[in-house]
Parts: sequence; structure tokens; C-alpha cells
Amino acid sequence: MNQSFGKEYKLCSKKVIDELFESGQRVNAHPLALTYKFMDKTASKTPFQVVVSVPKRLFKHAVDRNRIKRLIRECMRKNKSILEDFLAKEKYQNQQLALFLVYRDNKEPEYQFLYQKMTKLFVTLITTIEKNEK
RNA sequence: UUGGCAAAUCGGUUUAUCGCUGUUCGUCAAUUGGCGGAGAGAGGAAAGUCCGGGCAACAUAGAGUAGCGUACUUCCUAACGGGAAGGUGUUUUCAGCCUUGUGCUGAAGGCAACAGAAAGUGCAGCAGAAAAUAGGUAGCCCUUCGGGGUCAUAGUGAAAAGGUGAGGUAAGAGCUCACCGUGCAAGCAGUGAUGUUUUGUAGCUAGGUAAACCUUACGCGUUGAAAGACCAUGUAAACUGGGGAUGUUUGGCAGCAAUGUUAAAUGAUAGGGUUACUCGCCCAACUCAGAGGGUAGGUUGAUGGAUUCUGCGAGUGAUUGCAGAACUAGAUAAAUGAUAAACGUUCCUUUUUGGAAAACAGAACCCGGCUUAUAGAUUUGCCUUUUUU
RNA sequence: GGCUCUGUAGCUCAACUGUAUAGAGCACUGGAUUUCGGCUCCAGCGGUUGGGGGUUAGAAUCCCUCCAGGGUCA
Repeated sequence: MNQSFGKEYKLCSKKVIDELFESGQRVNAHPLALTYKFMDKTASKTPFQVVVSVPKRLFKHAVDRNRIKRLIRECMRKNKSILEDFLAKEKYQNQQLALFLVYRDNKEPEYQFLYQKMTKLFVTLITTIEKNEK
């Protein structure tokens, strides 16, 4: 299975991020908070794009912030098949999911703990999307 | 052998699997992607932004004043407020000396914005008689009882205008002398700061404060990669260059003339910008000619350099010359991660063994320093504890 | 990645270019007044001037350095 998680998964456009915060919807799985919105397909072929953020307010040192971001990205890489299988359906083919993930705790997490939370987050995201469509 | 101080070096290693960002090779589509291989990928401080440079743009950039910075000497360096060596002062420890003193000499280490107070201006609460042109409270002495002389002694203070002894005097005083100290000039030593048990000279002035104004010497244009350059699209009120923009008439003087200069008359503008001021420079509407703008875009700037390592020299040293070899991150919301195992280090328990821990901290154009944070390890030097000889 | 400002009592601010025990209002505590409370009056409490070092006889003030917090840059 392809487990790569490269540059094309990164959300960079400032316009999209602004729009995401104006009209996006939220899902929580403490300590992770996710804002999501469906967008039109961009040049990249990935089913979703994501921003990972750790507030400077909670972690003073750049080392700690970088480490948490790396852990989150690693967990996402391992778990992305959940989301990709769901988005592979035909009705989502012309859309792209924009995500903004924020870490909201002042303690540095363990990898195993974060892995479970990420799984939970993706599952709840899928269920809420399905619920909203009904 | 215990602990401490200083300096220097290091700042875990290896393998497997799954990933991330560049580079390069091959291959397939066809100009940008896919697949596969190879190889690279955070620091000693990457930090703070406290200094200095490279690089870039800009006359709204120049010149002078103002302003800002630096400040023992010589050297190093691209440069510095950094560094090296030296000097001076001060302080700590140790040793020696005899006059036993807040003494002198020597050694080792630490610290110093360490130019000028003899260019000028200022400042100094309280206390004290008096605080910088000295002064007269007590005391001492003289007295015609009005007053005068005096700083030795006392007292105040952060600071009271050389010290000891002798002479001298009404009492005193560098008033005079000897020794000591201090300043100045010359000589000698040193590139120099400076030193001097060399000589002369001054009766002693010139208290402190310049991280107060200031003076002297030297240096400094401003803004910073969000600098700047290019590309695609195709034609903005933005940009570039010229005109606008300093004239015209008459007389005198210089000159062959062009022209320059000066005086008078007349016309237009007499506005704005610059780090404060002066000069200088630039600028509007309008017009002529050229050129092409926006874009949270892309490429570049951007990592081969005051580079690193080794060897042989130069120098006390910082540093540097020559030769050879090497290529050592380049991301853009920001890559260097996760999992597992082994080895090494430290600690606990302990026969093997088992368990736990591993600091400070993440490149953002690039260098040289400084400062701050830092578990632990190694080496060298000095001091120290214990034991043995 | 740069540039720049601020830090004084629990809170909001003073203290001029260095000199007295760092001052004022609000808050807090006690007392007076009132049947009780408020208002008012009187008295008190409260400070390592962000930390450290330096210059000076003397520092909130001048200088250096560290820390914390803000502002700003098409």
C-alpha cells in the first residue's frame, strides 16, 4: 500500500485557509481539533490537503513545536487510508477536502496515544460528514 | 585518591522497515510527471540580535555643521565595540625582609568604558565655621578690649588643599632645612604605552565628578533578502528621459568675437520633499517621446566560501604564507521523522542478570565575533582531601 | 528575518537633567459617625523600582547585560 505523504498533501494557499475559517465545520478529539470544508479540485491530485498547527502560546520552544508536528504528520500518514478509502467514492471525485488541524494541549504527547486519537478523529469526521449529507 | 577552578576538545553509534526535502543517473510517457537505482540532509550554541563585514538598492545617496559611536600601547583581521602580546592601576593568595606597619619587595591569578579635570561651563543633599577665588566655630597667641594673627589640635563629612623630624615664632604655618612623596623639563631604555636608585627644577600648585555638558583623536550616508533582478499575461492616474525650470530690455566693464560679469527697469515663479540646519539635489499640473502595470504567482538572489582538512614553514601569540586533498543542509509555512533491535555511557539493585536515565536546544541570504543556556565525557595545568613511601 | 517600545504597592499612574524614609488615587484593615449599612472623616497596611553587574561619596533615574510583555514591517 502507498503510505507516502508528500508535499502535495500540504495546504498552502492563503485564500483557501481564509475561506476555511469563515465557513468551515469543526470536529474534536481532544487534544486534536479539526476544521474541514470541501473545496473544488486544485492542481494536485490528492483527495485532501491539510495544515498542521501547534500554537506558540502553548509551546515556547521551536523544538517542541516541530516535534509535535512531526508526530502528528506521522500519525496522519499511517492513518490516511481511512480517509482516502472514504473519499474514493464517486461523488467526492471532483472535490477536495481542506483540513486545518490544531493541537490543543500543553503537554507533549506519546506516539501511541496520538495514534489512537488520530484514528478516532478520522472516524468521527467521516460519520459527521455522512450525517450532514442526510 | 577526594573535591574545586581555568583552558581546550566532544555533544551517543550502528542496522532493518515505512516515510519527508534537495541532488544525480537510468527508463517510460512527453517538458512536467511516474517508476527504479545511487548518494546527501540541523548546532556548539542553529538562540539573543549586542557589534562588525560581504551582498543589494537608492543624489530624497553629494559637501559642511549638527548628531551618533569608540577611547592605555603595539599588533592581528575584510572589518569590529572582537582577539593576541605588552604597559599601568587595583585587588586576592603565597613567599621573603625588618623598622612589625591597613609597611616594603617579589611571584602567581583575577578585574579595569584605562584619552583629557593644566581649554571652558556645571554639580555636591544632610552634617560642618568653612565644600574650591579656601576658611576663623572651639582652641592657641597678641591686644590700646574695638579687634587682629593662626590651621598645628578638636569636631563634621564621601571629600577639609603633602607626610615625618628639626629649626623658627607672640602663637603658628613649606616660613626655612633634611629625608620621603608629587609635578615639570632634559637624558637614557623601549616601535610604543611606559619605565628610570641619571640630572636639573618647582616649596607643593593642579581635591572629586567627563557611564554631567564638553575638548581632542579616529570612525560612521540610509535602508535591509519583505533588499534587489527576471518571467508570463498586454497596455493604468504608476515608471523613464526631455520641455515646464529663471527669463527679457538697456547701460557700464573684460574680451577680436562667442560670451562672462555688474547695475537699473520689467515679467513670471515666489509651492513641496530631504533625519535637524545651510548649500546642493529632486519633484507638480500640462506637454512630447519611450516603456510596460496589477497578481498573497513562479524563477532567481540562495549556498564553492574572508570554506574545511592535512603537511611544511613565519611569528612569543592572535594570525598568516605555500603545497596537496575535499565538497560539507538548502527548506518556503518551512524537510531531517516513526517503530523495532543491538552496542556504548551514567545510576539503582545485583553472582550472571534486570530496570531506569541521557542536557541546552531546531538552519531561514551568508560569514567573523560577543553574550546567554547546557546532562555528561575526555585531555592538560594549578590548588586541595586521604593513604603510602 | 528585521526594526522598535515598555517594565515602580493588589490595580491605575507620579517622582524634571542623580541627593530627604520612593509619592497620589482606588482597593484592603482598624477606629469615629449610624438602630444597621452606605456616604463622609481619621489612622494604618502594602515596594528586592523585572533580575544581575558596573560608574559614583550617593542610582528608580546614567551605562552594560539577561528576562518578560507588547507594537510594527507588501
